[in-house]
Amino acid sequence: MHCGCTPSSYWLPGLAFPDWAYKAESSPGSRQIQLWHFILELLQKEEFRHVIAWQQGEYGEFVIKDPDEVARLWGRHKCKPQMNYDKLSRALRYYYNKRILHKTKGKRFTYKFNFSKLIFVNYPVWDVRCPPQPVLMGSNVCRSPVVPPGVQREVLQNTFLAHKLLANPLTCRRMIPSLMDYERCLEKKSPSIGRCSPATCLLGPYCHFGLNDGTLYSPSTPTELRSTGFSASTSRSLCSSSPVALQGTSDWPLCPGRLFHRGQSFLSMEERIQTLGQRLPGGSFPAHWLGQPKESLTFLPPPTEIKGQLDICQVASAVKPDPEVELRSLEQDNVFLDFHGKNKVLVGPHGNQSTHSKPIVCTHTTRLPTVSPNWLVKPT
DNA sequence: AGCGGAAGCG
DNA sequence: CGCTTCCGCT
Repeated sequence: MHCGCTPSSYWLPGLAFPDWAYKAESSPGSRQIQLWHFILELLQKEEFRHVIAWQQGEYGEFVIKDPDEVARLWGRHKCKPQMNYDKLSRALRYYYNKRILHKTKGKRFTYKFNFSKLIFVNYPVWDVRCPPQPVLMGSNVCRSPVVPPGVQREVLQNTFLAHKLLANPLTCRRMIPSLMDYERCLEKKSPSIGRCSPATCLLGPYCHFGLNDGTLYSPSTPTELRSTGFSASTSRSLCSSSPVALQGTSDWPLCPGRLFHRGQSFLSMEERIQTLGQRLPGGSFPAHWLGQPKESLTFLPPPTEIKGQLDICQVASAVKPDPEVELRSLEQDNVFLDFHGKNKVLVGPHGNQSTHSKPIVCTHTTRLPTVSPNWLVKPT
């Protein structure tokens, strides 16, 4: 039905897009890939790197290097031999209003995915009935080609995990045996998940979970991963279904769901989201609460959709230096800038623990716009 | 190159 | 509904 030219599997294990992303067809079970899927698929594949590729360093941005070829491929897929870039680009332009894509102005053939739209919407974090994905970090970091550089770890982790887990918790348990222990922990309503026995936990020493606004990169995190803003855990988890047991360190104890660094506890992602979700109408939240403001603000709802008065929300967030700053700072007396880049902070593995080693945890009161309950909706 | 209206198709 | 086709405009 696809001219015999459609790749049969377009997603790696563990990565799937939600049902609405596939067009329901008359014949049950058959699903038609949509254009943005197709684009993502091409972007995922090494062999099309010369045709279409992620824009280095730009979150969700990609460049169509060979428009004619992309159009040809799409046309082949859709059995539309007359397809060309003019028509394909019209289809892409229809994505603007749906906020699936937008155009990068001034850059030829360059578009940008709105990943918070594509992914978050369908897997709100508070629907994740399983704990955060344990970090499976090893020396052999397997990077998934499907993931664009700069996509927030939480988006990915929650997406992958939520999909898998909501679909089939057993899969999850097979993947991550320690979740059984975690669940038992939850059933007992343990006040502190962090008190789970380290022996039963897989959370590695380099946990990246839930700290998008203050990612805790270990000094040994490869530079390439820092620069992409992409954790080894996520990439690894996409490629391997066998958990890797890791040992904790004194700096990074093994604790699922909660991150400690040198005794300092961080608010987990889930906790933060729950707090926010309860306080925002429709259970939604501004994307920038989940990511680095600069990036995510792009995808905030248009002003017309923000209405009503302001609400007040208290959020405690872990603040850590920018990883690049951290990297540099490690070579310079462990001086960091805080998340806002304003204050210099002394911190680091080699610093004096009593004065230098605490990550900053700040609680700030912020006014949030009251948003329309349906601004986070799937494309129509 | 890029945009978006209009009409049509399955 | 998600494009495809066509096209005038910038």
